[in-house]
This record gives sequence, C-alpha cells and structure tokens, in this order.
Amino acid sequence: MPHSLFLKKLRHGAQLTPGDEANLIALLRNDQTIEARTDFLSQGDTPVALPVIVDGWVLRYRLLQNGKRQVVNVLLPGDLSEPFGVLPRFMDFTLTAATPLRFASIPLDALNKAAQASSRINQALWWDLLLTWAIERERIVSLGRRSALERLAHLFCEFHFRLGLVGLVDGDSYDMPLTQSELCDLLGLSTVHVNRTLQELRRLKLISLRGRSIKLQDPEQLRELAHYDEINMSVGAPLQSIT
Amino acid sequence: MPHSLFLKKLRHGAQLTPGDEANLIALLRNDQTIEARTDFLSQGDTPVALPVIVDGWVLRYRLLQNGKRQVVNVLLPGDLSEPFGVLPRFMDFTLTAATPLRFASIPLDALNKAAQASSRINQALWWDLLLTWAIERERIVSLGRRSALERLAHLFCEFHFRLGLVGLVDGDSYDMPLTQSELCDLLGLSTVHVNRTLQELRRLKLISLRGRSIKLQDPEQLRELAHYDEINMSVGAPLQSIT
DNA sequence: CGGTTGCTTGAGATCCATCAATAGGAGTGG
DNA sequence: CCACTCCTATTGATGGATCTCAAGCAACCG
Repeated sequence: MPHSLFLKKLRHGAQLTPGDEANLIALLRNDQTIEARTDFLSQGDTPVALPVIVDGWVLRYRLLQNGKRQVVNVLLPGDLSEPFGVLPRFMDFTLTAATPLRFASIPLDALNKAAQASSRINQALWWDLLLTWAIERERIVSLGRRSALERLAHLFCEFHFRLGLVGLVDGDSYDMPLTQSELCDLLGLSTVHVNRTLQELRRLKLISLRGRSIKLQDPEQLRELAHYDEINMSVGAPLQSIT
Repeated sequence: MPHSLFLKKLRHGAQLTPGDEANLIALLRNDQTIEARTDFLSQGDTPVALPVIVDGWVLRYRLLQNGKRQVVNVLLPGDLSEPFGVLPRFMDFTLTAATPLRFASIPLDALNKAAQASSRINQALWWDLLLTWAIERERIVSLGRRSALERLAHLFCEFHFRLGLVGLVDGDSYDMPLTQSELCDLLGLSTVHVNRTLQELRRLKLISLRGRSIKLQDPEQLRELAHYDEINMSVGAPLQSIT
C-alpha cells in the first residue's frame, strides 16, 4: 500500500468508505522520484496536478532579494501539497525536496470531481485544508511572539503531532531529516543561534537529537515550554462530529 | 448598496452574473453593530454563520500564556471572515473589532450550496480563500526575514493593495485606524520600536501618517524597500483566465 | 478638571546576527 | 587506505537590532 499514508491522514478528517478510498487511490498518478535538494515546483508555476508526498520531506520557501530565505511550510509523508478546489494554485513559493523524495500526483479537476461526488471525500479534503492552514497560522504566532527556544520546542511538537497522524512516531521518537540550516530558515533564526538553542534543549533534557533521529524526552514539559496547544493543531472534535 | 464591497472584492476572482450577485446578497443576514475593542468570535467557538465585514477593521489574534499577543490577520471591509466549505471553522484564534464595526453574516451551509449551484460563485470563493491564505504566508515571510522597517513598509503596501481592491484607496491615501500597539502585535515588535520605525519611514519621506490617515508618498520606493511583490498578493492572471 | 489612552523619548539590557575559525563525517578519487 | 573536498555542526568574539523599563506629553472625555 504505497499511498496508505495519504489515506491514513485523511481518515482523521472524515469517515471514508472503502469505495471512497478506492476512488482516491485511482486518481493517483504514478510515483516520481527526485533527488534531495532539488526544486520541483517553482514560484510562478501553475500546477494542475497536485503532488502527494509518499516518502521524504519537502520545504515550501520564498527567496528574498537580499538573499534571505524563509520556509513557510513543511510537507511530510502523506501530505497533499496544495489545496484542492476549482482554481489551480498559482505558486507564490517554491517547493523543494529536503531529502530524496517520492511523490504521486492527483489531477486537480479529478480531485475536485471526487469531492463533489462524495461528501466524505469533500469533508476530508476540507479538513486537510483547515489543518494545514491552522499549522501555518501557528507559525505566524511562533515567528512573532516566541523566543528561539520556544520556537524550536514548538516545531518539534508540531512534527511529533503531524507524524503521529500517519503513524511515523515510535515512542516519542521520529525521523527528523532537516539540517540546522533548514531549521533556521523555517524559524527565522541564524544557524549559529539554532545550534546553540538545540544544545540548550538538550541540556534541559527535553530532547535528544543524534543525526536524523530525534526523541522527545519529556513531551509534556516541551509542550509547556513551547506554549503548545494540541487542540489547535488537531482541529479536533467539533469537526469530527459533522457528517 | 450596503454590501457592495463584498461583491466588489469577489468580482476580482470570477465573472459573477447579476443573478450570482443577487443570490449572494440574498444569503446575507441583517447587519450587526458592535463597539470598538470587543471580541465577537472567540477561540473555541464553532461559528456556523460567517461574518462579512461591512465597515470597520477586525483583528484575528491569539493570546499566549505569557501575556503576549500575536495578530495573524486583519479583516478589512468587504472581507469574509472564514473560509466557506463543508466544515464549520473551529476557531483557534479570536476575532476582535479594532474599530466600531458593522458586519453581516452568511450561514455556512447556504454559502456552500450557493457555491455548488454556481461555478462562478464557487470560483470567486476559492479565489478569496487563496488570496487570504497568500496574504498570511506573506506575513510569515515578513516575521521571519524582514527587518522592522521592511515589515512596516510591507504592511502598508498590503493594506494599500487590499483596500484598493474594494475602492477604499484615494490617490495613495487610505484610512488606517490601527493604533501603534495593534501594529506591534501584528508585526511581532514592541510599541517603542514601532514608534521609532514609523518615524524613520516618515523621515525617509515614504509615508505620511497623521491620525488615522496614511498616505504612501512614494509607493514604488516603499514596495522596493519592503521587497513587496504585487503579483503574489493579487494571485493574478493565471487564475483570472480559468472559467 | 482628573483620568484614560495613545504617542514620544531616553537609557540600559538582551537576544540574536554576523564574522571567523575549527572540527567532524561522508563521499570521491587516486 | 589516504588525501581531498564538501557539507554540516560547533565554538568564540563582537556588534546590532530590538526589548524593557521609565518617564513625559498630548488629546480626548466625562
């Protein structure tokens, strides 16, 4: 089941029937593979097929004229890269593979038709959209009002939650392939400061991070430090009850 | 035409017929009026009717446990407060009136049906959603990688563009009712620094700001300073051409 | 008038950026 | 297996952007 993560994620948003799931899978075009550190959708493009991440991590970033880079978003396995809907998404940011990447694609119009045909698919896709949006709003809060230590703590909580949705968390450990330089473009900090702040998190015994593997040693305290509010990320019960 | 601004904005996203516009207007519930500095949708609420701003400015904010506040979004006259769709939006932020406010409401399910019935309405609402989202992503870039001076410049360019969509810009002047304290919660800065940065913008003869009225004295240079990219905000031509 | 709110200014502290250099790993080729 | 080269992580030192604390001023308002 190569695309099970995509479905696994969407199941959190609606009660998909086996038929719904089969219909969704039928829409997926063949996997493509690209190397790490390659852009695959650039600013100015207008994709009519939406990538679905199968394996690997993706960054959505903007390069400013002064050479600075800001990452607005991370796409994890199972994620749909762009919102569904009637409009092709005009790319104002670039998508780049942070790791070796495998992804499938869904034609936008076909996905939209599937949503019209099944209210459950429709709901699941809207749930996905709202969740993605909520995560980005949380990033605004982080960048505006959280310290470097809090930002890093919050980011690791976010990854923990999101990877948990698709079963990629083992205990409180998960694979975190981003380099410190990528973390800094995500958090609006410098590499030097990210490095020192990571050491501080380790010193506080909140995380252990060796190579690509991170473990949240004390998730509860980490969330408290980050002012992390799980319910905001989960979109939660109020939505689950609607059919 | 009390709700003309809402329609005026949506017309940028699709070629609405007179019938479409009449249908949209028919959905609007009576106007409500509330005083400045009052919250009207709070974190945890699940609104089933979506406010449409008729007159006044609204801030979407989150209060952190350490007392700090971050505004993620400003709603201007003509704006729809929440995305349409099948799911009631679970509020993870609070909406507050920055000024005396007049707004109408649209029941979510009725709006969703109207979108299903008219592909033009559907397109216009999706356009509105993508535009709103693009603006918030731009805020991430500002908070992460722009200096205080650039952030303020960019914000004034954003207001200029958005108010221009609904005809509320006169020459390069518009009404800007936010206090410096509200600007600081929007830009992730302190009031003291916002104050000094505003003075710097005035000293550079880029803006003049007296009371609530701001004038962009040199919009071109202001956009350059802000690394402002108009096409990103307008969502632009590629979308206009789809029918 | 006194009280509130918003704007302005000064001085000192702090967080974080920048510059610069070193060290460690992973891959590559000889 | 070594020399070489990237790239990433790390460390030190310095400077700067922005925050915080504190006070004064201006406008508005009952």
